Amino acid sequence: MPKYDFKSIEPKWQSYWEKNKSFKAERNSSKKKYYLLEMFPYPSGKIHMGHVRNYGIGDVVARFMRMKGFNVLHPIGWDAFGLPAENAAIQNKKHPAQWTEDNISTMQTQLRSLGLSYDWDREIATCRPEYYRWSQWCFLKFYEKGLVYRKKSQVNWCNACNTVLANEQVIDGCCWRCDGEVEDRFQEGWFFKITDYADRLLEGCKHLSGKWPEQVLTMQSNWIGKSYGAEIDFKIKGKNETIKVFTTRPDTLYGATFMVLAPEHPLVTQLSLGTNQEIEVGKFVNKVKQEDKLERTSEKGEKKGVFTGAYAVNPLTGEDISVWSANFVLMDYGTGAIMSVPAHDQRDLDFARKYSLPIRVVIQPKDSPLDESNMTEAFSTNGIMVNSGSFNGLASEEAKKKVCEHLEDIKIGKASVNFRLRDWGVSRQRYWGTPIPIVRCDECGLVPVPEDELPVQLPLDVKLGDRGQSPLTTLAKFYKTQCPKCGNLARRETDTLDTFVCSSWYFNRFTSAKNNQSAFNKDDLDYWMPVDQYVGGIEHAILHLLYSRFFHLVFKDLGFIKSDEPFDRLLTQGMVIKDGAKMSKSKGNVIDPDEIIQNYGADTARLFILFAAPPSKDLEWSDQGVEGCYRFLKRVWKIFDDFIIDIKSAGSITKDYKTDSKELLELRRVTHVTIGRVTDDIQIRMQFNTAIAAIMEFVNHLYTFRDSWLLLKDNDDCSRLIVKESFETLILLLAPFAPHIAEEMWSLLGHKTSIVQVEWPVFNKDFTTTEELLIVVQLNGKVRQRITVSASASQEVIKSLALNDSKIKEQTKDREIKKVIVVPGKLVNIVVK
RNA sequence: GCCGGAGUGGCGGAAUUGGCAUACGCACAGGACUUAAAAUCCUGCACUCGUAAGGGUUUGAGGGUUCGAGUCCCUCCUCCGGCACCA
Repeated sequence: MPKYDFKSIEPKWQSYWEKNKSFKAERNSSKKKYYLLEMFPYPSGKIHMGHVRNYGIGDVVARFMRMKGFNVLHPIGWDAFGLPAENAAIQNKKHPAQWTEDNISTMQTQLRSLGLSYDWDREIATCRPEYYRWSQWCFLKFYEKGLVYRKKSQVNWCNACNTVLANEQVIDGCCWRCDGEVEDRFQEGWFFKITDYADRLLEGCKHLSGKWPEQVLTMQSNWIGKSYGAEIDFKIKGKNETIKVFTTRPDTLYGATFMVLAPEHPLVTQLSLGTNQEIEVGKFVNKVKQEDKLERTSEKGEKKGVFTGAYAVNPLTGEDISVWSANFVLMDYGTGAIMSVPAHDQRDLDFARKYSLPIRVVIQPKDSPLDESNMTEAFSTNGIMVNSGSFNGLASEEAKKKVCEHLEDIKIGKASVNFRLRDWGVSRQRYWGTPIPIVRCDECGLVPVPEDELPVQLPLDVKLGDRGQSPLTTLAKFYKTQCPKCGNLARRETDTLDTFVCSSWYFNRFTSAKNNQSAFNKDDLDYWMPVDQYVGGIEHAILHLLYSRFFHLVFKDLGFIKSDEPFDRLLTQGMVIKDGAKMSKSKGNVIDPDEIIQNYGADTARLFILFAAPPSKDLEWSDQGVEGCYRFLKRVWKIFDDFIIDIKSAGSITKDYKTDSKELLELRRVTHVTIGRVTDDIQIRMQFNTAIAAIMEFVNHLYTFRDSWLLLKDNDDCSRLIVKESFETLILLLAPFAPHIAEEMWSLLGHKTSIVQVEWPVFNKDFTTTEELLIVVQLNGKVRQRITVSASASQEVIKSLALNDSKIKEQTKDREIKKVIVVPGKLVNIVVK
């Protein structure tokens, strides 16, 4: 037999799978489905190691579940709209569509060369009209449901990208994609009402616990940011206005000794008009406007404020309290106004000290009473109410509810919840995206494009501005249109949709990818959805995963879909690291997957990336580690070669084959122990590194076995059957990880069908038991001896064997035995004094 | 500050239910084969005392529960991630 030649084996099986459509998925209600999905790639140019890891992990599960008898859907597509295509186009004078399609074809070839088991017939690309037509349709459905609106608001503007960003796309004040600084702009745009779903999205997090990584659920919960409290109206003295505040501490209302408004709050200027503070306030507001947003919102920033000249009335004490404006109050959280309780909030205390404002304690801790005159730290935990009228003596936790009830009775406030989550801005001022299917008519206003006129085609014969300005705004052929309602001349919307809209529903499209009648077919959705296992990077913990969950809930409300969540289980894989940093072109620490495939083969590449670390942890690249995996596959090939003649001469496996040979019994035991370990590791634990380690141990055992096999005299049919079973098991266990070598060995054994649908080995517990057991003997919990006992020995027998062991006798002879614990099948612990 | 995750040999990591800590791999050292090298195979490899047999110590630190703790509980430290002048 020739040596292990991956260069001929791998392409051979890849074309076999393709020709035979080995991974084609079809709806079949008599078979249990399994939908495995990895986050679809952006066609950026070439595959990188992160992709290999992402798709390698997914492919193990897909191949395993197929062998387990499931009807597996494992599709692939391209998240193909987006800025890099435009930027590359400007640099290379190549059209974004051309650039994108070229990259797709390069990356398709690369994915194929990895031997990934995709149903290529379902391939999609979000930039093609047959896909974005349905993205537009989704937009219209949202619009009908009242979940889409336009507003003029403060938006995040990335100068480098020349477009607006959603809040979720701003990371530490910078653009998520280009890292450029983000500035505020006041601009009109389209929004999705994701805030309507804040509660359900948060509630869903609870149900996903245990199925999604806690880290992701925490991040989403933090992002949604629900807080419980009250809304309270404060009357302005001498005017007909009220200021509404949100507070999480209604119990401290008696201690509210002043109020603070955000500088952007419309009442600030209004209140100061005509007072002697008017000029000061104007100066202050202008100054804050000019301040850098990052600096202003950082905790280190100095707390600065100005008195507005107005007073409000504390609704419970009836006292006049001064109204201020300060830089630390934010317009876009709560109501943009706060009541200040300096005794029980650190910022308020700092502010009160700085501007000599009154402080009143209304909650006392149990032990050491607070003194307003010298407190430096606000008391912000629970205690007993004081100085609070009829609420005195109540526990503050309890008082929260009571105060809210009281406020409601006197109609100046109510219990309320507040979210940090803002609506999702989906307008982008760029070209390479899904056109928003809306027409603006002078007569009729905003008019949605009728469904039967979709898609609104993105024109391809355009010239891009050199700073990325969208050509759509000046392309009359595009924007000039007729109003669908009145037929008059009208203007098309020239903003495009955020690419995250395209990726928020693509997993539904995969269930009937080629359907040109509708976005998705109900029977297909009902059968395939939800995705059983989703695999992708943690960088989408908030963005893509939150948006997709939102879309799914809307689809549910629209009656399209039954499930509450799109992704039942989520696995977030770690990054691929080299020399301590994430692989990236700028750091120059990139390993090209093609090179690894060229030198070692796809099987080695896959094996290494699955073996080097558990899937969710970061993985440190190691050239020597790759060598090690290659060495392992060569060892597999070699031992297989050593046995192939014996295996092929064995008959077919029957149920009742027996042997008395110790070595063969041990071989069969190791075989079945390995089946158990590998099955659990893939199916339950998703821990592929230990699955591979178990297979390596199995192979090491086969090498040990080989020595005794050569000496074994009774090399009969039954013996060969056991050997055959072991090797066939090895091949099948290896198949999800290293599919090419597995197919090759499988066919060398004479099998005529591909390994793809062969049944996964069945674990038989009876074969894993032995006649003798190794029992550890401990003295006071420390291992002192190991003894072998018969598997059928009673606890009493084991105990006496342990106590009568010569070494144990020696060590216990002068000591009093206080207790003996026998753990069946494991150990004996002798407690001595 | 709040929330989440983690801390085990020289390195990546294992220990699934409280029961032999360090599986598997890498690196390293010695040996076999070879004119030589590569490849391959064999042996060793947590630390420490010891020629050895054997002993002692060790899972970030310190306590606790238990016959027995990497695993459970308490206090603390460090690192990673998220949120945060969030009212």
